[in-house]
Amino acid sequence: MTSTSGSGERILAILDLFTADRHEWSPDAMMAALGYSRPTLYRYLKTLKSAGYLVSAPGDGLTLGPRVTELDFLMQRCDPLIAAASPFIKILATRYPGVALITRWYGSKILCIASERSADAPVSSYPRGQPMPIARGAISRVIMANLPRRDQDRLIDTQRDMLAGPNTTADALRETYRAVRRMGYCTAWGEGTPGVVGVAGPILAGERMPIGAISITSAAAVMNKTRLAAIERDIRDSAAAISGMFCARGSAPLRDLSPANHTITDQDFPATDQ
Amino acid sequence: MTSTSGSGERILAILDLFTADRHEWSPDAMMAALGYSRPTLYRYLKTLKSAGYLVSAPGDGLTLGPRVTELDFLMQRCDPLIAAASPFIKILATRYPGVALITRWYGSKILCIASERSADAPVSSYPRGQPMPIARGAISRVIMANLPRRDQDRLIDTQRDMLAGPNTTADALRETYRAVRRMGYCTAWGEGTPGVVGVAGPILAGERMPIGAISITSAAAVMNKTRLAAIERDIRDSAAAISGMFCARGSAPLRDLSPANHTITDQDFPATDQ
DNA sequence: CCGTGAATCTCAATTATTGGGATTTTGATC
DNA sequence: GATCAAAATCCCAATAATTGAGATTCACGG
Repeated sequence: MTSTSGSGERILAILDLFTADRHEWSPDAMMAALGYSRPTLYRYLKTLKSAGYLVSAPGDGLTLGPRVTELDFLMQRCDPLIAAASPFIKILATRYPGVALITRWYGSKILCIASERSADAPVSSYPRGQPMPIARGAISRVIMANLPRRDQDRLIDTQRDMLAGPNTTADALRETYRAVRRMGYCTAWGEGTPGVVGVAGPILAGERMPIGAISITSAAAVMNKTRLAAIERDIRDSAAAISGMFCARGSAPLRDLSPANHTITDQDFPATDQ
Repeated sequence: MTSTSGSGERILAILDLFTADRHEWSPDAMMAALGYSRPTLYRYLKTLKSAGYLVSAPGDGLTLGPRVTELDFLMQRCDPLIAAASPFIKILATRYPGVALITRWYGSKILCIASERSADAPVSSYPRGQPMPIARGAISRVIMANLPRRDQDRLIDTQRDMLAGPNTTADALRETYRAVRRMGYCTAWGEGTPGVVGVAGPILAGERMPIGAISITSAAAVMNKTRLAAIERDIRDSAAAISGMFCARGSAPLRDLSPANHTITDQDFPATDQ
């Protein structure tokens, strides 16, 4: 953290100005916000504009530019996490009613990277790119549970009221996380959205190195014990299999998710939705 | 072009390494490709990784990271071009069979920014982010036609065989462009994809400042004279209306595209597809 | 035509960046 | 656990590149 590439960070800081609340900035506002001198700022802007990261907006403002879109498109087709996990959420969405997500853990946030909706899923929309805070919920918990102690404690300290209700002690939280980590998955009933049950499994790039999660969210109304157990097993196995692709030493010997290994069919479940 | 913010450009150059052909780079390969010293490269990488623009891939490589996705998501909800043009492609897709696109002109490329598919459109997929070279086609032509002479000539020079068949002279091209510019739209039969007809209109941020295009692509089989004329008028009017939002001085007094102004209904057209 | 504000240029001072080489960290193997 | 090679980081002096005040030019609208 001692070494810096200051100038580069100062340029990237310009992009950080753009948020959901403020998506258009004038050069003067930037100068005020960042404290750069006028020539310097304009130099930076020239760089960013000519590379396509920024474009002029109708007024005298600037907005994010097409290079961002281009890079994301590229990434979508190359992200190893998508490549590894995408077949799994496809299967999950086929097999169970609901929305299956791949999420990435990044900068104390959770970001939806890809989603797959089963035919009979309600129109819950979690589009690619949607960020979510580490609020409660299954995804949050499998990430938290697998974080190194240091990071876990820091987040418990700073985000306690986000992570749990007022009557949950830090130690109780830690205990929960320990259990989740052992289980290899986590189920949450109606924490994110009421009436919804989510199951998530951690994607690890190594012991205590969660990089994301695979999850499925269903209406609580269509859930029952048998189905939930099947989902939990599938999520756990999927998560472990995907993790295996990220930490060379195949973390655990696990059943794969190919249909042949499961006798579950729609027949096994009671009538579901609508 | 004299002033540079070298260090910033050197950092952004790292992101330029990632292309459709090569989406994973090791630090050593980067050093070789860019000629940076090891400590410098690692400093840059640290910056990019900690900002989320890059992440470690399974091996010892790096790939684009989630910050890219986050920014694109942001942009999608904020891009003034999308905001301005999105209602128009929605209407177009409702009114005519086919795929309506908003594209941006950027760095001698055309980038799809948003698309809308009519219910009866064939499964032509032009997803957000898809880049296309300035090949032939209606979009290409409305952009080229509205470029400043300097840029137009440069592209004609460098991309002649992309832009036209071998038997078309540069002057003939220029003449075509002049006509397209006057018309305010362009129609192309089966140039991009055979059996398909495209109509495009330029989106201008000022005289000779094209920033993108609005277009619709339909199967030639469902096209006829009356319908085409209606599409062309709608495209031209839409393009002009959108342009009006980008160059303050409302470029032209034009009919808007609200349904009330058109007597066209599906009844006006012969039966189309199935 | 001129005036206003935005964008760019000039250029010397100085600061922040650079890179060779040493050092530490990582993570694989025995 | 100990050992080893490769990867990543640190140190620090030299230097080249970045910075910003002020002047200048450009873009536009009245």
